Amino acid sequence: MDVVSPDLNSLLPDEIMDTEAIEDIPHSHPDSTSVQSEPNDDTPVPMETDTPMASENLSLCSNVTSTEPTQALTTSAATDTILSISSGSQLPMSISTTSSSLLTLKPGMATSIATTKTTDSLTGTSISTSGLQKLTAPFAISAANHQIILNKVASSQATEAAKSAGTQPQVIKQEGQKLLVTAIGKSGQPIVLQLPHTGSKPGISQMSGDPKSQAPQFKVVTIGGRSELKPAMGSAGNQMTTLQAQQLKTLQIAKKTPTSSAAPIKFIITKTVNSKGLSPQTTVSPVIAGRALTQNSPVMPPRTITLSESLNTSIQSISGKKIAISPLKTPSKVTVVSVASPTSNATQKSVALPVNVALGQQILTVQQATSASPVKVATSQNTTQNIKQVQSVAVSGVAGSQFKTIIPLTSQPNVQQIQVPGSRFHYVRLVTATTASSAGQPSGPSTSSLQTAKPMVVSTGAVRMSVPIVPAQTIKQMAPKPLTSAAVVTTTQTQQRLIMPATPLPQIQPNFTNLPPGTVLAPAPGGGNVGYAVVPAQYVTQLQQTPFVTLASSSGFPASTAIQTQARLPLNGLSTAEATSRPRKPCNCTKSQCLKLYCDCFANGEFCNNCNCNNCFNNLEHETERLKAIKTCLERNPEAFKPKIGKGKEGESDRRHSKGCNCKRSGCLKNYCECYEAKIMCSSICKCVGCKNFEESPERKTLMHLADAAEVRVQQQTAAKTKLSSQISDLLMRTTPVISSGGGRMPYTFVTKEVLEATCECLLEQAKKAEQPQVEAERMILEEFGHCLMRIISSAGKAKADCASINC
DNA sequence: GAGTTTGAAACT
DNA sequence: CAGTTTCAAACTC
Repeated sequence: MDVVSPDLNSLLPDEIMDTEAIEDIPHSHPDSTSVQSEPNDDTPVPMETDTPMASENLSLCSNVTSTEPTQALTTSAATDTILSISSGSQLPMSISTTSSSLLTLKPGMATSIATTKTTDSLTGTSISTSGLQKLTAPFAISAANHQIILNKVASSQATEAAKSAGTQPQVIKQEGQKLLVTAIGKSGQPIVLQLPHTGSKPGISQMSGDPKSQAPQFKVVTIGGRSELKPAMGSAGNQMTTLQAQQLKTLQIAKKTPTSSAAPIKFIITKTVNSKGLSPQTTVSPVIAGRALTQNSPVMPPRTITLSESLNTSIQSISGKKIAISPLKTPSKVTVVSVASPTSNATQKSVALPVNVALGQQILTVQQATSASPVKVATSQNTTQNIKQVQSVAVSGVAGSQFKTIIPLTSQPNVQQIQVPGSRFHYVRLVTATTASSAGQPSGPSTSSLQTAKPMVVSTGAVRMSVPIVPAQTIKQMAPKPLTSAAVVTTTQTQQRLIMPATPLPQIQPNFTNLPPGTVLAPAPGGGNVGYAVVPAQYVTQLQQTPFVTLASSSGFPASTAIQTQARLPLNGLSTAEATSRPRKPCNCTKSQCLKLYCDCFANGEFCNNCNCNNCFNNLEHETERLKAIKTCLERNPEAFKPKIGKGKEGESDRRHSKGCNCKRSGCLKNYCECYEAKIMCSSICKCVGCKNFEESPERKTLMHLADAAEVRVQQQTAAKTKLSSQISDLLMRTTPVISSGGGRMPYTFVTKEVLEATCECLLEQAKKAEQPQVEAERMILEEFGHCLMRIISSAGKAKADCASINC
């Protein structure tokens, strides 16, 4: 059975449902769970900055009772490394590492976490674990060694998995499984994941029967954790791996509770061993079961992967399939918001959710600081009780820092990440993981009622990752700063995006590829608790700045305005760097209610925030209207929300307007022209009259030169201001201690109370003396004031000189 | 800041 | 699909 209703699936664009990229694993192995990854070559990411590089695929998925295969597919971008970790219900995590190889994972309340790792884009081994293992501190991932090592400390018998998602500890069924080893490998360096007692789990691998599944194989390690999970923070512990000093990737799992992060670290890992996971094609490096595995890669630069887990037991419960979504364009940070319908035992919870806790701390982000091979991420997810497996297609990005984040919003989401080529949006298929849900979901036994989402191979052609912090000119060259775990969470994004409730709107079934970010699609009638959400990549970081998010029942979404966030999304045609380097302009719509494409906010899939619009409906309060408007726009133009600037044909310019402009008077040399605005030249598809926006156009060259000169001036001015500010700050820093010490004080420091009083007395005396007209009195007072100032300054200078002579 | 110009979006 | 209108941004003064 499919969680996703056929109707909704039918709406998926061809890109998403690409059968070449997607392998629908037959359900012949209901008890198996595996993650597959397509070769990177099959799904090249059509990004502008794409460079053919080896990629690393790392995914974390959780399975407790894996019954159906899960496919996760990722495409990778040039130098990015993406790691996604998602948990069954409450601990979806996503890691996106850039060149810095710094990886931070912050799991939240998770029932289970699964890890999928591929050594390279072509081959992999799927290893899934069944049952749960509770691991303690020694949890390390050595990226340099391409290993993730988990030392199991304790395990316990599984208890009610779905029971009180936040409070009850997830009981782990050991089943003799001792150790979980996950390797993070680069291309050519196989990842070794092995768990003992693999053979005990029949039907774990579903790859058989699918010819395509042979090549791309993942090593899957499922890690299950619940709210009480206490991730270990450590690099090279005694029980841990022996990490080579250099070229070492350390995965630190740090738990951050709302109050303290010093709690002992525990990690619960579910393990489902896929006996078939080891592919003969995979050059598997040593597989060591039951103990830490260390693997060295001499070429790898040191990497640090930090896993931190936030512990929020009672926070995230979204009822009514409300989905917090933030629209986003060209996400530099991929955000996945998993939304699940209320479970049978945890329905209709309305919990105020601190964003920094619920989102920020439970967000797992990874940033890789050093330029390294890209990492592909495959994410699969299973709930602890059964059923739903989350597939995600992750993806790729430009050479900038990227963040991939999965935000759990409900206890048991089933999420598919979908990235669509030609779309700047990231999509998430939401599959409600409800075992006993009353929403029409056939809820069978936990072992048999699995629903597996189809893996989707999507090229992210127009999905250009953006690095908000990086200047436009250096975005492609700059390697992101190595981030600490805190730095990952804290972003410089100032704009906020809107969280949008996923109110069921069965009447609206827009094309998913064209949905603007922030759109939440409710399950189709009779389709069960299946929802789709278009999630902007930067959503997480934006939400992290939001103080609180209140997740209410389906009937309402009270804190809508408070949680509105506004992402900086590149406008159509603008480069990512440009768009991210400047905030989006507020709209000024007056008549369109910001629900038509006239409104740039709406056209860009954003909610209006801090705009100057009147009668705005592009907000959370008018969710229904907004969705209808989106539907209308999509009906009118299915490409409405797709980026207008896409890749040109071969031999043509890399970028061109998808429709072409129709300028008549501007000569295509003003910003009226969308081509010119996008800083691209008009192409053959343009219908413009008197176009001067072509390569050899002298007018264009002149304008370009002028624009460049202006830009240089702006940069110089900015630099000057920055320098001046720095100097002032430095001066203040230097003078402050002097003032406190009393020596070398600035002149104004001599204007003490006594001095002021004396000065005032002098001025009053002059006023008394002045019997002349008022004008003369004023003159005398001013003169006296001047004399006072001169004396003060003189005293100051004298004191300073004296101090200098004494000290120096 | 007000008014004008412009071209995309929306409408017929 | 073409012509017209509406709209908001870009531009000018």
